[in-house]
Amino acid sequence: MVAPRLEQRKKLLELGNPYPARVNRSHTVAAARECLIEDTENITDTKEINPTVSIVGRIISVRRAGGMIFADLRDYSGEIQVQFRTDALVDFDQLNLVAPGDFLQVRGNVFRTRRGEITVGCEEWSVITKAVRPFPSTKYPIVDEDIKSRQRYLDLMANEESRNIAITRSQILHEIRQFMHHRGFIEVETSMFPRVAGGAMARPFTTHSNALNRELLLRISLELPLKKLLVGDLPPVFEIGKVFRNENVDRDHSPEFTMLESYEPYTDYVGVADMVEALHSHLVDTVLEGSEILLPEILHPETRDVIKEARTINLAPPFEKIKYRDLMHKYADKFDDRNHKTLAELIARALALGVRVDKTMSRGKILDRIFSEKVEPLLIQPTFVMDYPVESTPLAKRVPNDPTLVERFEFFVDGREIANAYSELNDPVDQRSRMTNEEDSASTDQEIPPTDEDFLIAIDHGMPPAGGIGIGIDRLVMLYTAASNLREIILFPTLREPEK
RNA sequence: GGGCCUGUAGCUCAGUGGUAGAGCAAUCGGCUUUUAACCGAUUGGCCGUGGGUUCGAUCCCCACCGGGCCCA
Repeated sequence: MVAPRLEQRKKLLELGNPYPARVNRSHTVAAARECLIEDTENITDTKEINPTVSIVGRIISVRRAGGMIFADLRDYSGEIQVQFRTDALVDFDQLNLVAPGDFLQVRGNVFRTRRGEITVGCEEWSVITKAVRPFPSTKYPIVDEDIKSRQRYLDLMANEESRNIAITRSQILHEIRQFMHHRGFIEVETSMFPRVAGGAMARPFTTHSNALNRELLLRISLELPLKKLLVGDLPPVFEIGKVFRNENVDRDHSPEFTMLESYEPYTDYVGVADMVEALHSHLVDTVLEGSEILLPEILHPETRDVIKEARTINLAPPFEKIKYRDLMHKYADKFDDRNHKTLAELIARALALGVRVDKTMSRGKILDRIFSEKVEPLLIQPTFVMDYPVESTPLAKRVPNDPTLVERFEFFVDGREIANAYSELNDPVDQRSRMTNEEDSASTDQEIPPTDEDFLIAIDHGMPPAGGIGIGIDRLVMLYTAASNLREIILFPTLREPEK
């Protein structure tokens, strides 16, 4: 804390309460700006032209001009200038106890200064919150990524852009919920502590319950409990919630992230793709102005080389649909998974392509690695990649005329996976076989979840044909806000322990 | 996990093998229409930590600890 500010706080306490529980506000700052009458032709009463308002907000800058002080006051609706005059205020000298960062309540009339700035001429003021640490400079804003992420409030205080990202994220979540409810889905919440961390390939976090006296796992996906709800004959369901994956942290990966998953009975993955298009159409209409997003080029900080060129993404559907095997053939040196029957052959081929893999990896994971490195970065415009090899997932139905493929699509934009969808497998016998086979063939791979017997029993009772999808909300927000790092759109990212 | 960069005042950044610099912020003073206000003064630093080379290290070398970026 800063000694002079603590001294100011002390003096303010002697004069009154600088932390009142209630304030008197007649207008938000934005509303105060609007109530100035601009067309004064037929009005003679200055009270009507210059209405009196009572506003509250944080002082973000101060300019002294002799017996007069101009300050900018900001609330969540906007900013407005306030004028304090020594000849109008008996307590003018007490303004020495006020500094940028403090919150004030100001009553006065709205007018325009000679320079044309809409201003509240203060008649009465009081401190409603005294800050004892400094307000960050807006002239030389904090650029230290560490401070920006760990003390997000300073970043938000100083940078309007950061505030806008937080607001846009909320809008996106709101519009997604509107869209899903409108489509007949109900929102549910399932447990963060599954018996088995399944539904995806990733290592889970563990924690401990004292009451139950056992280790708990944190979920890595929402898929299995939501499918159990379809067995329970609920209407179409969706859940928006955090999932946790104990893996690397980089610009596209966070150990905790927000997923939307939805499961709709009586449709398939094509129906789900239609829904993805409709969702983007809705988001484009409600969140964006126009359907195009300009993503800025990314430069290497030292060499100034262009790592990624500036690109314009068009989010207006329809989006292209391309088959998985066609893409692999085209971009991974005519790769075809059917030509590599054994794991050893597949590993050899991956290494020949320059993709790092090892013997502990399952077949599905190696295929995923090759695709990730050779194809994904090239999928800039919104693209559905259709029909994956059956090894890629145990949870999707096989393509009717080709049992080596499953009805799965992933949705890519700007080289990033945004969504993953299946025609959900509901044959209990095939499901059991696919889950247990996967476990057997690669028992050394720590990312393969153990068999979830509860889930298999549920499917035995009959799950209706359904289309399901998981959408990475953080990556979606990155896209719609043109952010280049997950940390920009996650308010409190998980970081290393700070130095003491 | 590997490579490159980086750590200097509250913030943003300069700088040099020989007593440490600017702008902003802060403090004091001036100014009654300012708005990145302005003018004058003052304050502020274990130059990330530990070791080494040297008469002397913030600077050169090594290790460690933060942070960033790229690759895996």
